[in-house]
Amino acid sequence: MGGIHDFVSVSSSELGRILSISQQSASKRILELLELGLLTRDLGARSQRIKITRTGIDSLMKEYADFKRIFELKDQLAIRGTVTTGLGEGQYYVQQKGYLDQFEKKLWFLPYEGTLNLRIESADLVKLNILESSEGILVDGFESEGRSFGEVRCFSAKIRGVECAVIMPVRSHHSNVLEVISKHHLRSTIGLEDGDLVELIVYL
Amino acid sequence: MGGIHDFVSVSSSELGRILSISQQSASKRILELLELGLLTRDLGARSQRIKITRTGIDSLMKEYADFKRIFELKDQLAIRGTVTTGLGEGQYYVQQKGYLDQFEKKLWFLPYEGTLNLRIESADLVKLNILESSEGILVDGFESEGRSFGEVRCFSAKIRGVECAVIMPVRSHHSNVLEVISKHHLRSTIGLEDGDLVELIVYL
DNA sequence: ATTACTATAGTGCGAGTAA
DNA sequence: TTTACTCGCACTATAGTAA
Repeated sequence: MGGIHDFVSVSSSELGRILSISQQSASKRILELLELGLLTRDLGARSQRIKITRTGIDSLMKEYADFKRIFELKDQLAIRGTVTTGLGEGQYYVQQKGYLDQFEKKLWFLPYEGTLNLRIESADLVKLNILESSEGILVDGFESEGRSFGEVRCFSAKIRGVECAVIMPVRSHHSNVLEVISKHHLRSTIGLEDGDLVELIVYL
Repeated sequence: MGGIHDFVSVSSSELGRILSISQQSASKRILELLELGLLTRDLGARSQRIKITRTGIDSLMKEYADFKRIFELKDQLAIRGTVTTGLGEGQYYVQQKGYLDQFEKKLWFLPYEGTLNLRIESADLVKLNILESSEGILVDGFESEGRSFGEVRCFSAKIRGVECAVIMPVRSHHSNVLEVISKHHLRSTIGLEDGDLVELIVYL
């Protein structure tokens, strides 16, 4: 109704009719959203004016981003790289509960213990920039045991037909190595060894 | 999870974890959506595969279209026309309950009894094509008293700062007359008479 | 007219469990 | 392992009503 841009006059009974709920429920919903900090209100004697807060808009935009991903992202990118052994650091990060919970809800799978590192061919390095400038699926950072774990950007992907995901820290130096996680142990499932050249299909 | 494109394997407990509800509730939700015809399922002995139906996708797209309208459409179109008296037919259509209910939920107001007809200047006729090729806010058709009332496309608009909406039948001959509805009686509220030239701001 | 409290009716969730 | 039933409990919605 324009509540994103400015205060809008809506009585609770009006809102109830629009939402097909009672005046009482509409009133309560408004109070709940005020409580959560998603709405602000300018409550007059005979009318109220309501506006969505920045937090509220952010919350709506998050949902909008999901819809967008579902309906509009048909673009896929083929990136070629060779299997390498990393420092084993990826594994430590990826298995943090703070990330795991989000992986399950946003990527729809829990990653196998380790990560697969792919050293990207120089010809395809430019495609990494495309990934970095795409929104992807954002996994929030968190604090744990006094350390802080940063925000991570993910992309659904496939390697030789097997579902997986590329994960890249949102704030970090550029690298020519991509980290891939999957529900399966990719090295054994599709028989990969260091030095193998594979093509990764990334869904933007 | 890809259920728009094809069948996807998801157990009810998996779905429960992803949605932060129990296995039982997830199972129930799936059954409800099947009942409503929004999902199809391929139920095997040890696994089920789920896909969203055409109706389900349509339903999601409707919500997506709303989000799109909220966040992306800042385009507005100024169309100039002169106030004319129509056949009074618009009034009959606009006051049909089948339309009224939808106006309240989609345009957020109930129209005043009549409609205001604007004969569009020939210089602005091309802008009507823009409207016709824009999605707008779709109001479904319905049957009533043995007659059928067609689908109608609406656009939020303003005349001299007063909120209103343009309504145009989705399937009809081209016309150089636009019908405008508003919560207020526009002729008296902003003092309009036949022959007056007004500028209508239409929000795409 | 408003908004919103209280008490109650109604709906949804999930533990326990069967198939 | 699955899916999904029953049933008690908790949460949500609203009728009645006050301010």
